[in-house]
Order: sequence, then structure tokens, then C-alpha cells
Amino acid sequence: MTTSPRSENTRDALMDALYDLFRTRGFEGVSIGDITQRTGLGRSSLYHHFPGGKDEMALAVARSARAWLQANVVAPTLAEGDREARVDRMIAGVDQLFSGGGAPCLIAAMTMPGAPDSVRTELGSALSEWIDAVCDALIATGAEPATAHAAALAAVSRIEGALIIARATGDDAAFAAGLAEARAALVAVPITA
Amino acid sequence: MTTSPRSENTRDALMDALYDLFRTRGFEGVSIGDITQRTGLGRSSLYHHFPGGKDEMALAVARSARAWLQANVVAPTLAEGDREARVDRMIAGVDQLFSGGGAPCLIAAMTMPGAPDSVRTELGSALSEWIDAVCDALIATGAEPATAHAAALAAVSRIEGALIIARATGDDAAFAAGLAEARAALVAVPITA
DNA sequence: GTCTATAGATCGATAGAC
DNA sequence: GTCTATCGATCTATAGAC
Repeated sequence: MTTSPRSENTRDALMDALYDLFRTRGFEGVSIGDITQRTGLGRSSLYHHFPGGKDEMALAVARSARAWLQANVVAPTLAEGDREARVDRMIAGVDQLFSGGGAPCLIAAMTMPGAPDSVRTELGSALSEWIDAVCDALIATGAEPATAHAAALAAVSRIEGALIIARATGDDAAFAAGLAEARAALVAVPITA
Repeated sequence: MTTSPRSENTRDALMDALYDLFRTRGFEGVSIGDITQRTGLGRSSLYHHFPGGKDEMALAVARSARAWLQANVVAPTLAEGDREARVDRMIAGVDQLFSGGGAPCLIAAMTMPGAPDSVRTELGSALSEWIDAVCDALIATGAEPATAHAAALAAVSRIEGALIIARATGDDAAFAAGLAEARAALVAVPITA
């Protein structure tokens, strides 16, 4: 192989640090100096891994996050099972993603103006895929197609809003409440079949 | 008076520009150069109005926004009237605040790390006051105190989340849907009296 | 109150040795 | 792959004339 195991480890640790920085401070809130401090790597090391600079780092993080969401939220939502099982798997993935409300949302942080358009569209797609998966799962478990999309949109909105409020007010319980309410609302969507 | 009418106009126009910049780009996303370009004022003019620099500008905007929310959302929510009238006045204020979903939320933008703590606490208080007002209005119109807070938190979360999703996906209709749903949920909170 | 000019720090990005 | 050293641009903030 062309890359040593150590390179992979370095790259993985770098990606983790980048993800954590970008999700909490947004694109413009993270400087190259912040990344060197967090990772211990020098400037040139960072530009060796990401020749495209900060833009490429942010896009790599966005793509990684979209893939994670696909594997841990979207796929479990679309997998076999009844309504309750699907929703519970989705909620579990989301709870892990946001660390029980203590971690902010990359999508909310990096869709603000200032981030490269490629990053913003990537994250917009990730969010749409999440909503669509919930919608499809509702329909697959007997919901009326006309109301499924609104219910999916409401659930995801409720969760994203809870993250904003938890951060602004410092009330971590607000996220748990939002997650529980989103779950209950999805389970309660009427079955027409 | 110590200040001429023209000063007041300059100050007001400056505040409007600052509010618009900070709500869309966040604290770190706005540079002094951005403000000079937007307002046409030189650097020293800005520091004449705000000797404390960018931090003082952000705090002034946060306080102004809190006062606006108090006058146009909190007070109308707490004013006399039945449940539906109060909720409708609240929703109207919020719709105006966010320009029908086209304008981002200052609270979401400026409670991110990087903004001065004074700004973050000011906006956290503003958000809490909004939620508390909705809660009090629900109780005053016959809702169970034990469930009123959860319902108020849910409604505000739904609205804030809709703003995030509208921006990330580019779907402006998501905000209108969120606002309508929040209204319906508040009106539907059971009356126990 | 507004201007020009600029200080001092930090920004993203690059060069070249090892 | 990682380092030191540095470039040019931009940042916040200030000085001083008008």
C-alpha cells in the first residue's frame, strides 16, 4: 500500500480534530493556528494532507459527516422493521451524533455564510437525505404520503432547534426533551393502510 | 439636547447595518472593514460611536434585539386576550422578526463560540424570556403548569429549527410550515380549568 | 464626527531543508 | 511527512488632522 498505518492514524486523528473544531466554531471561527495547536502538527504538515488548504479541510469534514449520517442515521432508518424500531434506531444515531446535546451540529455551524459553497451544498444534501429517509420510513410503515414529509420535517426541525436552544440557554435537558418529543411525534403519525 | 437629529439618524442606520451583518454572518464573520463598506463610515467614525470596538457593537445589537423581542413578541404574548389572540400576536412578531424565514436568527448566529460572553448571555436571556412568556401565556389561558413549559419550549424549538433547515436546504417554505405548526400546537394545548 | 494613515497582531498559504 | 521561516493580505484598534 502507498500509505503506512501511521499515516492513516495521523489522518484519522486530524479528521477528528477538524470535525470537532468546525462543528463548534464554524468555518470562519477556525484558524490554521487553531488546528496546529490542537493537533500538534505544523502548518506544512496540514497543507501536505490538504493541499487545498482550509477549504479542502472543511469539505473533507463535510463529506465525512454526510457519510457518517448515511451509515448511522439514514440507513438504520430505512432498514427493515416496524415504525417504532426504525424511529428508535434513528433517534439513537442522532443522540450519538450530538453526544446527548453537548455537541453542536456541523450543518448548523457550517452552512453559515463564509463557508465555501461546496461545503454548504454538501451539508444541505446531507440534511435533505436525513429528512427524506424519515419521510420514506413513515410512508413504508403506513403513513399517508401527503403528511409524511411534513412530519419528517417537523421532527428534524424540533431536534435542530433543541440544539440551538440548549446552547443558547445552557440547558442541556432541552435537547433530551426535543429528541424524546420528536420520537413520540413520529411514532404517533397515523397509519392509513 | 446633546445630540443632533442627524446623529440619531446616523446611529440608527449604523445599528440597522450592524444588526443585519451580525445576524447573517455571526460575530467572527463580520469585520470592521465589512461595516465600513456597508455604512460608508470610516474606521474612526465607528470607534467614535463604539469606543469599545467590535465587542461593544455586538453587545449593543444584542441589547437592541432583546428589547425588540420584549416589545414585539414577549409583551404581545403576555397582553390581555384569549389563547388564540395571544399566540397569533406572538407568531406575527416572530414572522416579522425573521422576515418570513428569509432572515437568520441573531441568537443562533451570535451564541456561537467566538462572540463575547456578555453577548452570549444577553441573547441567552432574550431567548429564555421568549420561552417563559409563551409558558406564562399558556398557563394564563388554562394550560396545566406542568406541561406548559414543555409546550413553550417545543414551539420555540420548532421555529428555531425551521430557520436552520430553511437556510441549509434553501427551502424557504420550511419556515412558514414551522411557524404554522408551532401556532397550531400552542393553540391545541389542553385546558384544564 | 469624520477623515487618512498606520501600528501591531493574526490570517491563510508557501518555500525549502531534513 | 514534518519542520522552521516567512510572505502578503487582512484583522482590530489607534493617532492625529480637520
